[in-house]
Amino acid sequence: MPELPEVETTVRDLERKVRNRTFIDIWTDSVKMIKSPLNFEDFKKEIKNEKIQKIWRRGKNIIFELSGGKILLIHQKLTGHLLVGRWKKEKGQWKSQIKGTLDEPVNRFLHLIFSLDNGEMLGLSDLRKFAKVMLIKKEELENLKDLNELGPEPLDKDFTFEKFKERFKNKKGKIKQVLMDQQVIAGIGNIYSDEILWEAKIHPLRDVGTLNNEELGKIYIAMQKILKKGIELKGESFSDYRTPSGEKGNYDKFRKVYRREGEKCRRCGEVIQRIKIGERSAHFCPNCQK
DNA sequence: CGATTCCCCTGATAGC
DNA sequence: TGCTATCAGGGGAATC
Repeated sequence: MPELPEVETTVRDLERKVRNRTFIDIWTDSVKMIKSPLNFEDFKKEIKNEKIQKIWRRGKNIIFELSGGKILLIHQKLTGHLLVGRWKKEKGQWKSQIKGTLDEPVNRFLHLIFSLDNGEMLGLSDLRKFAKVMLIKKEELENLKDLNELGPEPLDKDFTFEKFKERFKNKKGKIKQVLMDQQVIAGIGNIYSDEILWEAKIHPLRDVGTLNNEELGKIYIAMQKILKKGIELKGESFSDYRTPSGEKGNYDKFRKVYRREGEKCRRCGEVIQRIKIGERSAHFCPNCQK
């Protein structure tokens, strides 16, 4: 489940691996993932011979700046992940040639492959086919809702505690849901919101209005700590996320609550619980999160 | 307008 | 063994 740390890891790896590469050809078996232009032949025609100049991230969106003033935007959603390497087709099925990933189940779900001018391929593997791909003009980017309705970047140096608190003013709802609201703060999803709240010792069901200055401070500090740790460890890999090189992230070993239902809290030994908050699962320690 | 529900999709898992 | 029902889950759209 790519959230900020996974997307950041992806972008850093892509910068190394596909910057200055040119798209030669595109293949897909899932045209519905491409939202713009809607006609795949148009998409193909427009992206062919475009050179990748720069890759960056905004929230969970990956932005490829291309020559010719075009932008390729990819949102990996739940199970999407980008891989760079070589594949070959065997019996109608793409098989990864990326070291260590030959038999990885994650590579069974390649639905979009960009062939590059160095013989390598940029592939989008996505079990659920929820990922979103758009090719737009650069000037359309600033009016794109996907980006301009996003809240601030949580790790921005300018995103001070004062600004953080400002984002919660007049907000209603449970802290877990508000933290995951991309319009409040960009990039935090189900995994890291659970981890942040455990770190801050705040119960996920707490209404944001009841949080005092000290508690908000704890969340602010925890948010930075956990997201930075996530990036340092190259994200998680218990879901099908992999880095573009096909490596697993190491956050799994560090994680304190997410998908640890029934296991012991690493702080107090209490049993970790899982509840539903707004159709999403939340994991927490009922003893040390107040 | 805000809050809730539905839907996209399909492998894994549970129940029979 | 094999069929069917349920679940997960980001985010946008439809609906309450």
